[in-house]
Amino acid sequence: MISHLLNRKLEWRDEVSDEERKILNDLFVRTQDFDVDVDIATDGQRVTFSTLLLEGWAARYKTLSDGRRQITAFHIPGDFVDLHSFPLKKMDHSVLALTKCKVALAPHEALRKVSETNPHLIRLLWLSTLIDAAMHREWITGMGQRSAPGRLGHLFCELYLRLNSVDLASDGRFTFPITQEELGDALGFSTVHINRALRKLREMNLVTVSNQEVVIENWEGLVREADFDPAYLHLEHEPR
Amino acid sequence: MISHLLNRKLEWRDEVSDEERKILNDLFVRTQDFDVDVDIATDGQRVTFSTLLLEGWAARYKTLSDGRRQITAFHIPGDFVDLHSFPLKKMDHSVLALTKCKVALAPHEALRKVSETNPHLIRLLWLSTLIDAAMHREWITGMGQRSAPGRLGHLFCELYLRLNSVDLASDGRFTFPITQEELGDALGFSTVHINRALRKLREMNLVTVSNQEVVIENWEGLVREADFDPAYLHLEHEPR
DNA sequence: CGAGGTCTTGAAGACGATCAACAAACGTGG
DNA sequence: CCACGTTTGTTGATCGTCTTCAAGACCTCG
Repeated sequence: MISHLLNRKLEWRDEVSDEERKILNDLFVRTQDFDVDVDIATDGQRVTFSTLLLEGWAARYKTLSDGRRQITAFHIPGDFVDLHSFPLKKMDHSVLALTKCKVALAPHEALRKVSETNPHLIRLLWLSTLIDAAMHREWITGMGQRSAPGRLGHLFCELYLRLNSVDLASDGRFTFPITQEELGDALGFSTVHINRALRKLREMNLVTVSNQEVVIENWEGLVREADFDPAYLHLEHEPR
Repeated sequence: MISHLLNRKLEWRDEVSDEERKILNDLFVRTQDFDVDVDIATDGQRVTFSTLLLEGWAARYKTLSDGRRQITAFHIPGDFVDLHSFPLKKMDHSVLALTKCKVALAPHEALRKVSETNPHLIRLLWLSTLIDAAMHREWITGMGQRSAPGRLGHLFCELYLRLNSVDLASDGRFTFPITQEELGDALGFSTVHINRALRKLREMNLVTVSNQEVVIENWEGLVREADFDPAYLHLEHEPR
């Protein structure tokens, strides 16, 4: 089942029936592979498919007219990276493969059919775009109020829970194929400053990042330092 | 018709039939008034109604454990300020009345019924939450990359188009009942710095803010300074 | 008219950017 | 499988943006 990780994500938030699982899986007509540093979707593009990330890491980003870019989200396997393009029709930002990626494609036409026949499932998909928005709000809060180590720490807390919820992290560790430049573009800092903030987190014995791996040494301490409250991830089982 | 401004907003993006207009209007069971500085909805709250702003300005905000707050969105009449609470169930941030506000309440139960009977309408409501998310991404981009005058300028451009789309702004002017402290909490600056950035915009003959009114003196210049591209507002008529 | 909130400006200092140089890791072809 | 070039990471020094603290002006509304 191709949509296994997506099911996993939705099941954290509500009951998903066998029939719904099947409908979800049948949404995807084919898979596609992307190399590192290739756009999975591009700003301004009119799209007719939405993309589920199966393997690899991706990022949403916007480019300013002078070429600087801002990463607005990191995506991991199981994320429906441009589900929002189904109602929006046109991309208002790009999605980039940060590593080699494998994705599955769901035609908007098929999504429209689901919206006409399975209201509960469409509410769950709506929900998943709303959780993306909640992560955006948390991101804004971090950029407005948190220091560099706080922002990094918060990101690591969030990624740990998200990866853990699809069985891609445990014991406070996960692989992290993101460069310091990409971290800088995401959190609004220069690479130099990211480097120094990472050192600070290491010196505080909270997190160590090396060899493409994050090790959270002290979860409680990191949560305190980053002022992390997981409520916004809505990892709660509820009838939706 | 209570939902007149909401209709107006949706009609910018797609056809809305008379029947849909009626269904939309019937969603709302009653109105409610809020005084300045009162929460319309509160973080952590389990809600069973969603709130349409009819009159006044509101803001979404998150509070950190040390009391600092970050405003993540400004809301104007016609905005469905916590439609997202329908699938989310629980608020992950608060909504504050920045002026006296009048709102209309839509029970989640009624929204659920619409989702079962009118897929097109629910796609339009989904769309409106996705545009909120698009504004969040633009906000993140500003906080990561734009200077203080750029961020302010971008906000004024966005608000002008949004207000204009519900007939609350024209000729480059609109009433703006927001204090510099609130602007600071929104854009991630101190009030002192907001004040200086506003002066700079005035000295550049781009925008003047006084007496609770914004006057955009030079739209083209402001768009250039703020690197504003309205695509993310999706003010385009499309079958959704 | 008076009091509290809001705006404005100055001065000092912290945080983060930029520039620069070098070290380490990675990957690609010979 | 090693050599070499490129990308990524690390550290220091200098500079600019934004914060904080402080004080006074303005304005609004009971």
